[in-house]
Amino acid sequence: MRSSKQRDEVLKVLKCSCDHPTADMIYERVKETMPNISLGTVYRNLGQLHDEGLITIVESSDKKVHYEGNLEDHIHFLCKKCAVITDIFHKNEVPKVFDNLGHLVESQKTVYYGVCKDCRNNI
Amino acid sequence: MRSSKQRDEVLKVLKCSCDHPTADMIYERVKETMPNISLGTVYRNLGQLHDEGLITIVESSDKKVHYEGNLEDHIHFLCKKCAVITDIFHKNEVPKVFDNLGHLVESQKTVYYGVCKDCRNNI
DNA sequence: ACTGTAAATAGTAATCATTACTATTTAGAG
DNA sequence: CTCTAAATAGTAATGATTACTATTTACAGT
Repeated sequence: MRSSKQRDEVLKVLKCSCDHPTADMIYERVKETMPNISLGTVYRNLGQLHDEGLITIVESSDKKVHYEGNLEDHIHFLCKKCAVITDIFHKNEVPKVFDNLGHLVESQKTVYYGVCKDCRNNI
Repeated sequence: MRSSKQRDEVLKVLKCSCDHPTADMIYERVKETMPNISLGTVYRNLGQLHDEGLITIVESSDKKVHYEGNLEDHIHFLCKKCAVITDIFHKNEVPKVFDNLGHLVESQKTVYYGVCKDCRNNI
C-alpha cells in the first residue's frame, strides 16, 4: 500500500475523534484541511484502513457504518432511542458501570469474527 | 397491533428457518404460500415483529439486515470470507466450541442495547 | 350480522449510503 | 529523471430500504 496524504488525514481525524463518525462525517472533518478531497476517497481509505486493522467498525441503528480509531479493547452501549454510542472500558464491571452512567440495559449481543472451517480449507 | 395473515406467515417462515435470512430471502420464502405478498409488507412486518421483540437482527458483512426467529440466548460467529453466520449456544465453552467447529476466531465485539440516561429523563 | 374506521396491504416510486467508473495525478522504485 | 501502477477527484450507477397511495381488511361498537 502506497502512502497518501488523504489516507493519513482520514486516519488522523479518526484517531482524534472521541465519537464514532460515519464516512460522511469524516469527509466533512477532513475537508476542513483538505477542501478538495473526494467522498469516494474517504470511503476507499476507510476500507483500506479497516483491512489493515488500523480502525474498527461500530454497529449502529441508523443504516450507516460508523468508524472508530480507538483500538483499545472495549465494548459499546447503543441507545435505541437516540442511537448514541457509548464506550465502556471496564468490561468486568459492566453492571456497575451502566448503573453509574444511568443507562438502562435491555439486551446484549456478542459476535465473534474470523474464518470458518470451509474457508480455511478451500484456499 | 391488528392481526394479519401476512405477518403470521413472515413470523412462521422465520421461526422455521435455521439460517439467518434477509428481508428479500424471507420475501421469496413467503411467496411460496402467498404469491401476492408485497416486499414492502415483508419489510414493515419485520420491523413490527422486531419492535415487539418476537425476532432479532443479526449483524452481517454484506450490507443487508439479517433476521432470526430463534430467541434462545446465544452468540454468533461471522466468517469474514464467505459471510456465513454460525450460532453458538454454549457460551461458557466458547474456545472449545470453536475448536470443535474448526473456525478460526480473530476478533470479538460485544454490544449492549437499551435506553441512555438522557433519553430516560427526557420523556 | 351490519357499519364505520383506522390499520394493513399491493404495487410502485423515491431515497440515499455506498460502490463503480474514468481521466488525471502522484508515490516511489529503478 | 523516467516509468508504472496505485491513488485521486468528480461523477454516474447500484441496490437495500423506505415512502407513498389507492384499495382491502380486521374488528369494535351498534
